[in-house]
Amino acid sequence: MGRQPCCDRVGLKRGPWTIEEDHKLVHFILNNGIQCWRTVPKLAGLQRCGKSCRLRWINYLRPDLKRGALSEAEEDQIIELHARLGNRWSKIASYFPGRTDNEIKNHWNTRIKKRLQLMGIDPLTHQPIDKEKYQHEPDDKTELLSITETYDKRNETENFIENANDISLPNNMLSENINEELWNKSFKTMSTCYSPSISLEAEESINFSTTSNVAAAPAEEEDSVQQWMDSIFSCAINQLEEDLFLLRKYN
DNA sequence: AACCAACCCAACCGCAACGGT
DNA sequence: CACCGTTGCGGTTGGGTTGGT
Repeated sequence: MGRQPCCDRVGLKRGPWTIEEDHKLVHFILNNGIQCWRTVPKLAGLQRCGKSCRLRWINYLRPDLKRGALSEAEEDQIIELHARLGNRWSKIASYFPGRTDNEIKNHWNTRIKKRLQLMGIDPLTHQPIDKEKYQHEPDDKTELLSITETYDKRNETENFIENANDISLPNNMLSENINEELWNKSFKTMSTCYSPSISLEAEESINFSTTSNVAAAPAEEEDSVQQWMDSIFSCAINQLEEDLFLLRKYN
């Protein structure tokens, strides 16, 4: 018999988080930090399990989260990394400071997969799809353009909102008066806790003041910086190749 | 306006990995 | 080494949103 799930206790709340719960969790973590997730809900006065609190914090409330849609360059880098690493979302996410594995996974499943399929590329193998089995001809220009346009519009709107606020706090917390010193301190603490694969050197190079879009190099590999540069380089090459492909296709 | 289907993403689940004893 | 508690990860799902009819 397996281990008991952590959320089976009667009386624990599940489902979407309320603003009040978010506030409680954020204030508790910013003032006390995290020693043990299991104790967090109890001490913060939340009727949630620790696992749920951890997920909410990591995927939504973390101060160093980068809000807004992923850029085309980020998307291309995801494709490149996925080709190398497969479905290792947390590993892939470590290349995108401020992005969560969940966010990247969702983006892959809802957008990138389709984009690749439309281009005649198998999202699993990253190889061209067999012509006979290929359902969507890439000649379907309108379909491809409609996806791109929809995404661009959303991107524009989200970027506008993000710039207007000029802060990466969740929208429902913008008016909250949070202790600035604690907030800044938490950037350091949390980025260390939740980006374990980012080296200290790389971490120092990251501007956590909410506007950073610099990718960090993972620390495990000895030649991480070289790999990082390679990935950026190959990303640029991929983009170029893709643009050429589309140009040849539609002109 | 009402309905429906497709889409999107926050949240959940279960297992793996890790660390302490 | 075995056991146990905790955290991390990847797959999946449910419900809200959007777009089309």
